[in-house]
Amino acid sequence: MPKSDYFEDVYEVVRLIPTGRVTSYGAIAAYLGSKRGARMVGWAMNNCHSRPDVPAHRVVNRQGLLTGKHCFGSPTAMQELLEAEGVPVKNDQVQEWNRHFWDPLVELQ
DNA sequence: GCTGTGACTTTTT
DNA sequence: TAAAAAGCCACAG
Repeated sequence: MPKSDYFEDVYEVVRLIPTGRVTSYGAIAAYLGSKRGARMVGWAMNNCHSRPDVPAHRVVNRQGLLTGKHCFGSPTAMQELLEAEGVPVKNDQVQEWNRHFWDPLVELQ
C-alpha cells in the first residue's frame, strides 16, 4: 500500500489512457470523486518524475490546452508526443478535442 | 502545526 | 460574451 493513494490512483488512470486519446484533469479528478481535485491531479503530474510510466502528455486541461508542456523539458515535447500518437496539436491546443477526449467515467465506468 | 503554492474547474461580476 | 475571483485538496517548507 503506497502512502499517497491519491497520486497512485491518478497515475493508474493516466496509464489507462489509450494511445491516441487525451483526457482532462477534471475528468480524472471526477473519477476519483472530487472534480475540485483537478489541481491535485496536476500536482501528481508534477511528481510524474517518480513515475516514468505515466504518459502525462495525454493529460491536458479542460480546454485541451497543453498546460504542463514545460514539464517535459521542451515546450514542444508534449505536442510532438501527442502528434506521434495520432493526436493533432496546434498552438499547444488539441485539435478535435471533443473527439479525442477520453473520459474515465465513461470508458472505465 | 501553520502557510504557501499548484500542469484546474466552476461561478459570478 | 469576456474577464476576474473564489473554491478545492494535497504536498512541501
